[in-house]
Amino acid sequence: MIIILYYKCKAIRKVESVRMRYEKGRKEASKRRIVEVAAERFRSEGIAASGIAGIMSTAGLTNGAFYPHFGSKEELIRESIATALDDQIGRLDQILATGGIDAAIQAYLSREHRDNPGQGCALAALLPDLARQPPDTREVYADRVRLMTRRVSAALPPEIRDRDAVATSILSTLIGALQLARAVAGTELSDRILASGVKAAQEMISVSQARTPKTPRKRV
Amino acid sequence: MIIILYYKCKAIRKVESVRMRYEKGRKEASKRRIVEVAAERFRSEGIAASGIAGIMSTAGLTNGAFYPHFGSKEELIRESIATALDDQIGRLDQILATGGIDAAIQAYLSREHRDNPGQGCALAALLPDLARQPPDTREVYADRVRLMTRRVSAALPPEIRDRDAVATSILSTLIGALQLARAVAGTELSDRILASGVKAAQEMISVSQARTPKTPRKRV
DNA sequence: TGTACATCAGTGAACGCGCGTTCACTGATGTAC
DNA sequence: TGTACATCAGTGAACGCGCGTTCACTGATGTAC
Repeated sequence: MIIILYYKCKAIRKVESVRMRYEKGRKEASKRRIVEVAAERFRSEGIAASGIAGIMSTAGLTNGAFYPHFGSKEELIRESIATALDDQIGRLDQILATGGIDAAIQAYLSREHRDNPGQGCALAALLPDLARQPPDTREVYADRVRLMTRRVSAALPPEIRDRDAVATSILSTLIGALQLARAVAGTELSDRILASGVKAAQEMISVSQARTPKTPRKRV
Repeated sequence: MIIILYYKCKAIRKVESVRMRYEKGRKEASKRRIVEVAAERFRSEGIAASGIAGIMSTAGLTNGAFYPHFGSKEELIRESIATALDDQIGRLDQILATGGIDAAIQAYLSREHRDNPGQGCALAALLPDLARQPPDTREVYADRVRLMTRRVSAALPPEIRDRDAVATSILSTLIGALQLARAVAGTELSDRILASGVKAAQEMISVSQARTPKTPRKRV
């Protein structure tokens, strides 16, 4: 019995040693770096315009080192979109916790967000491109869209009856306004688009809030 | 004098004949066909994913025939975006004239529009891509964005005070909702996004309308 | 402790491919006389 | 009317280039003994 355990132990140690030649976590760190660079480049330059060689060299590696980490460009797209959206949801949680929905709206439609698509919302930067991706990729961000909607919904005043619908409309307005503002960036119109978007999103909340207690059973 | 006129006449006829060897309008018809195919393909597949050879062959021509018509792909992009948006503005005018702003909102966020990006709004299909184009191209669609806003603004009830801002918010909401609905197309969520977008856009109007006469001077 | 060995993240050249663009050529047409 | 000629939209092969991907190799490291 003891002998068997001894050998089993040895075998396990052997397997571990087989898996770890370079310092622990090195491969993971490289992969994280690649995903980070890709997530930024996809958002600022577009997916099709971002080549693997360029992403790898910005990550401090050569193009050949890509394939030990990812099976294909599509896999990188999937992982970096997921990471970008997860990070965004994390930041959203934080801002909702400290400043509520109003702070989130203003941060989303800020000039800073408009002028830095590479660090910003992947949906605003890539939605039409995403809609053209294969099913695997579409599932990855569709899940995150649902998550974001739920977070916004939960942050709305509890008096509002159909909070999911209001949350969805707010998301639509924010994404549309940010894209329009970016599309005409550099003009005075751009700032006005941001401002009217903020106002519209805020009113969606105050209007639903004001209406609900007065006509609690109205169904049209 | 008469002699001079005679020769001038001849010269003009000569210039005309120099310019027209094939049947009149043939070149223009080809060009229109190329622009039409490109406008559809850009919207459904994306700009970067649409190659010139493919566009030309769908238009019934070979790739070499592209350059008598356009100086570069960028020129085609500019012309086809302009054409697509001008067509859209024409259809918008028509629908506003017959059904008003409400009909326009419902047509924009219809399932048919969602499921046919190739024939639909070029802004919803391409905004992030457009924002990355060179200045010449950006001017082309920025002008159209202004035009569309003005059309929507003019179709709003005259009681509304800041009609331009409301029109801008409506556009943002419509574009964002259509993109989100397309991104999650095939799910039940997609239909709900369209519905909540319609409702939100309609409420932007009714709310602004209701508020304006009651508190005509309120400024916050 | 020193040496031989195994591992594997990363290198960098090469693959086939489709891109935007160029160019010598074709052939349908209109004009000249 | 018939023939020679000029025009030019369109053909189709070729250009250089960068793409995603493959692969034989390198060299820094950990293990065995």
